Amino acid sequence: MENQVHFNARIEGINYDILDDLVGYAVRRAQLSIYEDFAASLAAEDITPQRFSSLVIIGNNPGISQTRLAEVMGIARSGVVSIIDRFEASGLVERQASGDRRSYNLHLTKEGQKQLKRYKKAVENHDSRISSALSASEKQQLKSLLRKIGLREEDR
Amino acid sequence: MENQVHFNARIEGINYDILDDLVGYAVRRAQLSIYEDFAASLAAEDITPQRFSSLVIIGNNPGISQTRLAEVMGIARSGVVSIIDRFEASGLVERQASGDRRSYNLHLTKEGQKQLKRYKKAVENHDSRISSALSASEKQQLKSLLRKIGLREEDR
DNA sequence: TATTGTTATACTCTATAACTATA
DNA sequence: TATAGTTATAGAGTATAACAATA
Repeated sequence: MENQVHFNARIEGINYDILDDLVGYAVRRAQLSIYEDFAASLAAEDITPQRFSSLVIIGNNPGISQTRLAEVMGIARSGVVSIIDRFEASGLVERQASGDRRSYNLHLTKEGQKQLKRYKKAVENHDSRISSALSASEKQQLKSLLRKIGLREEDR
Repeated sequence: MENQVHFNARIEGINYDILDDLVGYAVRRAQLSIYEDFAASLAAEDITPQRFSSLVIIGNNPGISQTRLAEVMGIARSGVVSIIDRFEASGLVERQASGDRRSYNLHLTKEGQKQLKRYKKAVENHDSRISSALSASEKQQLKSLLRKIGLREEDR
């Protein structure tokens, strides 16, 4: 057996130089430790941040098409195919016929709604845990600052 | 030709439900748009956030071993091998003999130092661009809040 | 002609585990 | 026995491009 891989934001005795000044690196670091906790928290479930987001989007935007979902997730349409194939196989999502016979309307099944409820609780717990060093107002502030990232002139 | 994949943080008319409340999702979103800008900014160079970080760490911690670098980066030792192989092939990093003949001391070459300087400028520009909607103090605040993420009781 | 979903394919990243040489 | 680096291998995730059916 080999040693486990684990991301530790800060290693004693290492000079991080410019990395400490970069907003991008701080975000990346945070993201890695969040992902690690997410994976550990939901190891028992067949879910990832990506798949969880898809399920939430489908659940709250019933009838959405695969192309639109791809656009929301920022991934290629081909990627959505495998995500939905998987959900369909596990009975969480249905491809329903739409007026346009080229496309499907995506819907959660009863089982999908039930599972999503469970996942949401687990994800909420995970999110509280990783942000437990922040007060409610700090969390709000953090989210608001993060939303300003990547905004271009014309978006402000 | 197909349509380009692009992550748009917020799509008109979509209900994001719980995703809007999660700190983790906000971080993920920000990370995606940062990564996209990084890739676009440094497309001409053979560099990624991961490789850039490695170079900075080696440059500022000369003589570091591959195992230690793996630990700092939070990746497997096998991953470091290919990163260093690549840098060695392009003449940016050298594996130097250490006292312990099982391990190497990693160093930047002259060329590596020169390139790192260039990369740093490009990355600084990129970082300013993605955070240009934030004031200096907001940037500082954001970094400070991000550093609190994932902290456990005993680390505070 | 353009669009939707699909498939084929390939590339990157990363992990695990076994190996070797050294300690 | 343990450690550093290496190799082989495999699994995600994602992209591009071409295709069939439909608009």
